[in-house]
Amino acid sequence: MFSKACEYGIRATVQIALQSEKGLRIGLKEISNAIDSPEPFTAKILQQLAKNDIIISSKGPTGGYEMSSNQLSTIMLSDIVKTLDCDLIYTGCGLGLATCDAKNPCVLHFQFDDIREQLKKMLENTSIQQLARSRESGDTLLRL
Amino acid sequence: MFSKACEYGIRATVQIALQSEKGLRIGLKEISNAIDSPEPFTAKILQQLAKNDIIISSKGPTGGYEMSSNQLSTIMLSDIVKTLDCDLIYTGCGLGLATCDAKNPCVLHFQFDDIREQLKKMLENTSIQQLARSRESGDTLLRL
DNA sequence: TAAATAAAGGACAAAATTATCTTTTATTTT
DNA sequence: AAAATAAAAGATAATTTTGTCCTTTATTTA
Repeated sequence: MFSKACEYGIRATVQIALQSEKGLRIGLKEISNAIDSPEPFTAKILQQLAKNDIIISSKGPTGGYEMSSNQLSTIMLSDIVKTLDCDLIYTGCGLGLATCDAKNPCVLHFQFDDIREQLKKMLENTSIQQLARSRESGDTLLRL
Repeated sequence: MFSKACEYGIRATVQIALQSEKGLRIGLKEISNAIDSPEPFTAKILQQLAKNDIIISSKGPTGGYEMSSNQLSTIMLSDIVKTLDCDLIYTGCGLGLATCDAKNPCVLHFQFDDIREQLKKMLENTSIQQLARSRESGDTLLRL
């Protein structure tokens, strides 16, 4: 459903949020290890997230990535999806038609409408912080 | 969400169903024109569908593609999805983890469960025939 | 039986995605 | 100011997906 970049991006952001809640920064190596992703590719993805103000990056010997408390409390899954993929996954036509709406519906339009709406709601209402907390409590995982 | 191959495959199958309900076969050229897809690629996709008994193909001057009445009444969207993509879209982990289930859930597992279940239900319960009929009635489209 | 037709099959190309590697830039520490 | 560190940026490579082209096979028709 999501691109590999987006999957890694979500997982990395949750890992960064985990550390940020403890007041710590976390570097690339540790992130990619924690989420089991290729380092250089993950670096690219994190650059995009930083550029779009989803995370904060710092260079230098005490550098790394973190999230501000404002970011922690406001960033939703949809923010990451929009940055790394695009929102077509929950706004676009299930059959790839460029123009598909209630006025000109594709054959799958009505079947997909509900699912798309639910996906949209989930993405827009699931915060990185709550995902970090479920990870923190040990209830969920970021890697195998 | 679906691959281009799967999108074309669904649209093509609906178009074939439309013709089959009128007792007609339809050739590749007409199909790809009706759904606005690249002919040679569509041919490849139709080959796969025929190989998996979703449609029937015939060579020769009166050849083309069709669906039997049994196929018309039994083929579901999920059959096409399973053939052309795989069912990971509604059985797999939202974050791409190879092992993610209720025992070892990823951070997104519980958010996705409902959506995945709905998607599964929709795909397994939407028949090609009903999609063809909504197209026939002019309520929906297969192309722009 | 030959010709025509349309699908099947295989090879190849282009584009996109995933991933790797190298260099540059910014920051801290000594 | 130099050295070390870590991110940013850019280039390149590998893989996958999408798409194109050519040949072969199977069937019908005259």
